[in-house]
Amino acid sequence: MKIDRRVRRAGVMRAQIYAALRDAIVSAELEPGRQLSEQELAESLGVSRTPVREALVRLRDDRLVEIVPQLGTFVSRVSLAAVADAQFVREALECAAVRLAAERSDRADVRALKGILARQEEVRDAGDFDRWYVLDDELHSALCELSGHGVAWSLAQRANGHLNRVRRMSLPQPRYLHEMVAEHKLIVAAVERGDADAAEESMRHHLRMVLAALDDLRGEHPDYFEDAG
Amino acid sequence: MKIDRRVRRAGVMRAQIYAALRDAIVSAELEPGRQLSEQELAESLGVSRTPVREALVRLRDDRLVEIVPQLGTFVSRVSLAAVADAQFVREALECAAVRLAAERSDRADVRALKGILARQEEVRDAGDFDRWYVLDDELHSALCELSGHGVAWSLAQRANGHLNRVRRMSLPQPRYLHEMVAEHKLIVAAVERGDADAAEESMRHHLRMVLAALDDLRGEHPDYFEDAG
DNA sequence: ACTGCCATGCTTGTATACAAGCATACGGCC
DNA sequence: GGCCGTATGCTTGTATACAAGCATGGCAGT
Repeated sequence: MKIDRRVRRAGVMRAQIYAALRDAIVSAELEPGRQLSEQELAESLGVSRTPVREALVRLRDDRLVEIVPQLGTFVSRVSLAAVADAQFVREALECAAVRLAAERSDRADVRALKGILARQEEVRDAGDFDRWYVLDDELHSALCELSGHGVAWSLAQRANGHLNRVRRMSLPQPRYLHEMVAEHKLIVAAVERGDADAAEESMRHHLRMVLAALDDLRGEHPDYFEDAG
Repeated sequence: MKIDRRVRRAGVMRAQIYAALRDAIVSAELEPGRQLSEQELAESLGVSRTPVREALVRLRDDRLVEIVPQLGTFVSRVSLAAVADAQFVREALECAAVRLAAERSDRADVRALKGILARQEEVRDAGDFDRWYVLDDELHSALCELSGHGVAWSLAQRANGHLNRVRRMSLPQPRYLHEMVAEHKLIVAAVERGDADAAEESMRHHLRMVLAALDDLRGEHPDYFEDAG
C-alpha cells in the first residue's frame, strides 16, 4: 500500500488512503475477515488516525469493512446478497449507459474505446491480472462517460465493492480473460454501429459472466465468503 | 435541526447530524450558497467538530455541499447537470426495480403499498408538503425493497441530492400532488396485476414529471441554481 | 480620499488526547 | 485443574489542539 506523504494538499491524504485500502481489499491483499485498527494503519502509513478513520468510514459506507466499536475494524467477507445487489445495480446503470453511448458516440470515441481494447489484448496475453483489472474498469468507465452520465460509474462503484472482489478473484481462471475480451469487442462493435439494443444485450450478457465463476470461487476460498456452508 | 444528544451510542451522533443537515439542505432551510462552518454548526448543535465534520464530508460525497479549505463549507447550488445525472440514475435503478417488484409481489405487499397511497391522499388534501415528501420516498423505497434490492434506493439517494431538492421545491405547484398520486396509483395497479412492462412504463413517465417543473423553479429561484443565466 | 500592505481572525485538515467499552489474561480460590 | 472475578490493554467515537492558508479590515503613506 503506497501513500505519497509529500503531497499535503487538502484532502489528498484521505483520498489516497481510501483508494489504497479499497484496492488492497478488492485484490485480497487485505483478506476478508482480517482485523485492522486505525492506530495500526496510521502508524504503518506514517500519518495520524484522522485521515485513516475518515477513509475507513467511507469504506464502511461501501460495505467493504465493518467497524465494531471497541473491537476493531474488519475487512468484510464477500456477501452473496451484496454481490446480487451490486449485480443488479451494475446491470441497471451500465446497460442504460451503454444504450446512450451507442446513440451518442462518434468515430473519435470509438477509436478511444478500441485503444483500450488493444491494451487489454496485450495484457491478456501477458497474464497481468492487476493491470487487466484496471483496464477493465477503464473500458466500462469510458462507456459510462460516453453516455454523458459518468456518475453512473462512480456511483456504481460505491455499491460494487463485493462484486469487484469477485471480479478480481475470477481473473486467473483459464480462458477467462479471452472470453472477457471477446465480449468487450462485441459491445464496442455494437456501439460503433450505433445499435443500442445490441449494445445493451451484449453488455447484459457480459456482466452476467462474472457470476458464472462464483461457485468455483466459493469452493476455492470458503473463508472469503460470509455465507459459506 | 434536531439532534438528540442523549443518545450517545456509537456513530449515532454522526448519522443524526448527517440526516438533519441533508434534510435541511433538501428542504432549502439551509439555502443554496449558504456558508457553513464546522465550528459554528458544532456549537449550535452542542457537539464537537468531529462528528459534524464527518457528516459534512459525507454530504460532500453527495454533492450537497462544497468544502473549500480555509474558506468554509458552502451549500451547493442546484446543478442542472447533477439533476440530469440523478434523473438518469433514478430511472435506471427504479425502473429496473419496479419490474422486479411487479414480478415478485404478493397480496400483502400490494396491500402495504396501497396503505402508503391512502396516507398520501390524506396528506395531499391537507397540503402538508414535508409530510408528503416523506411518504413519496416511502413508496419508492418500498418498491425497491420489493424488488429484493433495497440498495437501489439507498444508493440512488447518494446521487439524488440535487434532484431531491427539485422534487421538494416542486411540491407547492398547483395540482402537482394530485398528479403525483394519480401516477402512483397507476404504478401500484401495474404491480398488483404483475405487469412488469406497464409498471416500468408508468414509473418512467412518473419520474420524468419532476423535470417538468424545472424551468418554472429556475424562474422563481434563480439564485438556487448554479447555471442560472 | 485612495491605494497598498500587513496583521488578524476565520476556515479546514490533520494531530493528539480523552472517555467508554469490550475481550482476554492472570491470579486466587475451591 | 477448573471456574470466577478483576484488571489491563486494546479498540472506536468524540473532544480538543495545532498548522497552514485565505480573505478582509485597518492603518499608514501619498
